[in-house]
Amino acid sequence: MRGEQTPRLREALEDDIVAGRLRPGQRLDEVGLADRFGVSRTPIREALIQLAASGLVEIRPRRGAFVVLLGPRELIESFELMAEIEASCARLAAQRLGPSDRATIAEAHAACREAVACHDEAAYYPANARFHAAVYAATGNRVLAGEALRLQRGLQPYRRLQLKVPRRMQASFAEHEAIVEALFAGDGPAAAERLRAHVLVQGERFMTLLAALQAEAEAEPRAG
Amino acid sequence: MRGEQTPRLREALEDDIVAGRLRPGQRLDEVGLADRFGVSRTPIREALIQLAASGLVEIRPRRGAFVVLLGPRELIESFELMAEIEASCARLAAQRLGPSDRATIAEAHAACREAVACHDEAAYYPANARFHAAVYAATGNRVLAGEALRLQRGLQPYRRLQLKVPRRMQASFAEHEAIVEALFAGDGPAAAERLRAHVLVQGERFMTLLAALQAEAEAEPRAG
DNA sequence: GTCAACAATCTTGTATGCAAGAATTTACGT
DNA sequence: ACGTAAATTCTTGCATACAAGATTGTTGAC
Repeated sequence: MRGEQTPRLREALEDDIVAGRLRPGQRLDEVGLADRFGVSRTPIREALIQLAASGLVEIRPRRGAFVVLLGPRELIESFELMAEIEASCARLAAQRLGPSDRATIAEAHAACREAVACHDEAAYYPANARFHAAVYAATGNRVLAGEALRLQRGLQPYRRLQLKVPRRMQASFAEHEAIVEALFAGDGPAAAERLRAHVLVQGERFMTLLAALQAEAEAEPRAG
Repeated sequence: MRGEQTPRLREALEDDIVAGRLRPGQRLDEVGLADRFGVSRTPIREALIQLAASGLVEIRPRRGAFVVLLGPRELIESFELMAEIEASCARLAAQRLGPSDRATIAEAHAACREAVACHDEAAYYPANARFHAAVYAATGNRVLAGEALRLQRGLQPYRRLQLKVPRRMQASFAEHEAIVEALFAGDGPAAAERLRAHVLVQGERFMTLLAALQAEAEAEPRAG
């Protein structure tokens, strides 16, 4: 039971943030978390520092830790970065794709198809993440794949909102299909361009949704 | 004097690692560092955690912290990631380049030219870093630029060896010239391809050097 | 002489204590 | 009644304390 607190806490907090149980902007009180997890402040602090480094938490000196709340500009920029990284992954994956990578991608893609057929957005969400992760892994570059995964996790709290956009799931799957086609044909440039567009359009649709939500919030303001 | 220890320590250790005063693979003893900096272990630990997150340090549970020593495979993969990120920066920068970005890039490029003219490798090193950073900034995407800077810092301990490759400085500057030309012409794809090649060739030449050094070390082994 | 097991030591991981800055509340003046 | 300032309270940042795993050295047996 010794020497395993900090990683456990980091994972627990990470799950809470990514799953939306801890909302962007929310303050993370050290003693509160320490009480809740039954540990002292020390491993909590260390977990928060790690989360801050991975971009999920922001630590303001002497003010405390907060779940990162990306502003509109940072969100656009983050999606653009994600689009560039994923485009690179697609290009390299198309060149290097091995049989087992093919299988993993095909499997994740099938899971997405299944979720679309069932109109099951709750299932599409993780299947989609797996599909993208399979493309990262297919680059054969673990450093690149790790970076892509880290960025994906950082954006997850925001992506979840975006699935509420009508018919987004179907559109997303259709884009996946085109991406898989280019990947399996070994067409790096096409795969890169399609994946870049896929991520960018996610960002754009998300921003549209965000703008609508903000307009709504300003029209009907209430204390939080 | 309060609330400033951890950032100070992080920067000091980061400088030591990047400048090569702390060698890759070296162990970082918490009490030793605490004594050296005149603080307790707590801020040292927090600084080490941050450095581990930024990729400069590796913390092995219950074993201690070590300056990261990238293996050949990880080095190749890291340079490939860097090449992809920089290529994206170049393409976006060529599209969005503002007058002040132009000036900053031209200035850094001139500093590189000066260093080449003087055969001053010690001056070329930071000027080169500034040149690349100027390209990142010219994307107008701060998230992307920040990521590129972080990766650049992580590879710096390894790059420094590489400048020992004969005539590398002149070759590097010639490549910069072609990159600037494409950037200032607004030719995104050309700028991206040239910068990608520029970084990849750095990685390849570095790997060649590394292989030579390792062969040397194995031929003439001695205790460390 | 070498290898293995045990003991002493060292180092990390976590808990706790304390001081200084931030936030909040209260009291006072206008 | 409202704004400002002082005081109280709360929270973080760092120091110190302690326990458990890792490392190292020693001793014993084969």
